Amino acid sequence: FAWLPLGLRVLRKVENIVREEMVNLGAQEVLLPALHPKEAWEKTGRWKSFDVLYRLKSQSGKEFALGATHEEVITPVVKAFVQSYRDLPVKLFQIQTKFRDELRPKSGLLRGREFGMKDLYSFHRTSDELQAFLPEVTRAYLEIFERCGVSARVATASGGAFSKDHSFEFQVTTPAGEDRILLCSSCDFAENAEIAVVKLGGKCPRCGKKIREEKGIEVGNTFNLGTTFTDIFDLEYETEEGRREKAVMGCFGLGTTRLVGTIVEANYDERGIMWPKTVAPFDVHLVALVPRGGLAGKGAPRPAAQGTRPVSAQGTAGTTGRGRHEEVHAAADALYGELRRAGADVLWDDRESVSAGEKFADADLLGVPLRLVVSEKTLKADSIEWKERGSAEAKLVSRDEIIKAVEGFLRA
RNA sequence: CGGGGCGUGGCGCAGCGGUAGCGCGCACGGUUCGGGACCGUGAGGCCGCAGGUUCAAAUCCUGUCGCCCCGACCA
Repeated sequence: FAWLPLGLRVLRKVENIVREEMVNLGAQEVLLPALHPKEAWEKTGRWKSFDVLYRLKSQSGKEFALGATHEEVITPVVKAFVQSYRDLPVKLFQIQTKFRDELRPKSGLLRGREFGMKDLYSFHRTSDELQAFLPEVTRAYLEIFERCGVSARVATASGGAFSKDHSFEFQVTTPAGEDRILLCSSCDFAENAEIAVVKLGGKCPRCGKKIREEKGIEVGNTFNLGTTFTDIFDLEYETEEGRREKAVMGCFGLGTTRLVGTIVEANYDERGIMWPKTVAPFDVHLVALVPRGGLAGKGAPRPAAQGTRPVSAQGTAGTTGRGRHEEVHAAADALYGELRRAGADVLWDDRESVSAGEKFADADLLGVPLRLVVSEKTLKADSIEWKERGSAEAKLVSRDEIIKAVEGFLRA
């Protein structure tokens, strides 16, 4: 999948939300290599056992793996900096492309062989310390998903090959999901069907209410890795009492590119996407209804206005003035500038030779949260048309108040 | 790897023995101009590839390559 201009803006916003919440957790960002030496993976036995690992050979015959996950890399890195209990805990995260040789990629961004992931690794003095950290991560994750406009449930799931405990998955329920989640209709109990001890139609152990099943997309997870990796890489520290102990490790994944796909699955209607304000590629979709044959003369090549800079503002605008058409364009131009100065990201659809209906349909499809229209009509009323993507009706907002109104909308 | 399906203009498809067509898109001219307008003209295809059958193959047969869906596996 190639990330095109609009989608990339969404991905970057999602990544920044994730980044902020990781920093709030006390974690620091790093960037680890994506190309791993075979030796690290042989040491943990996963060179052979990790079936989705991409293995490759250099010209000289040296073997490498493409990073599918980073325990093999982060553990030796942290070992180099930890000697004393005073050096712990350590919490490091990165946002990086992961490679996994999936047997069958599907559903676009929801499962690919190459995908973006935030992975957080924490190293603690004791198991209790890690246990105390888990709810903090859970809180941060739920905050991330909420800020991204999706609501996730925490489901218990299998711990995987390297953990005795169950892991926790953050599941967004949608028909597009591939996991089957058994959940309680009244409390927040949820289990992945792969390990479920409850039965569909049965009673929830917590509150006695009915259990139902839904499809879910796993957007994040938490694993208690114990000392599995710190044993292998000999990540020891000296305790206050002078004993040598292995650090206890946690691993927390969150699929950034998958989250973008999930946001769409959770926010669309028959007309297109409805981006939550927090991750929308733009804040405002400005539509200038300049009738055809408008400004720069016929046949002037005009790429679709998808950048932050309107094409027509780059030189030719206004050279062949056409009365009212010119006025509309100039008014939109002025509004564009004011919105930008107010801090709004504006997508200005200043295409000519495109009908109003088509522009509106495109605006709905792209799903920017707020659509503002400038036209002859709105000029006469000395106002701007205001329509939110999620609502059916449009209203007029006076020209004097529009900037304040937009600022208020973006803050809300 | 097992099961199913599909490869025909840029995209989506029809055609399934007689030499290729529709919708959208694109180009040009004109009309229209706030919810995906209309009329006219036009450009664009070795029908995935290779063999074979036939007077004749997009169409039938064989092989091959690619893609999609379901399953095992998985953030």
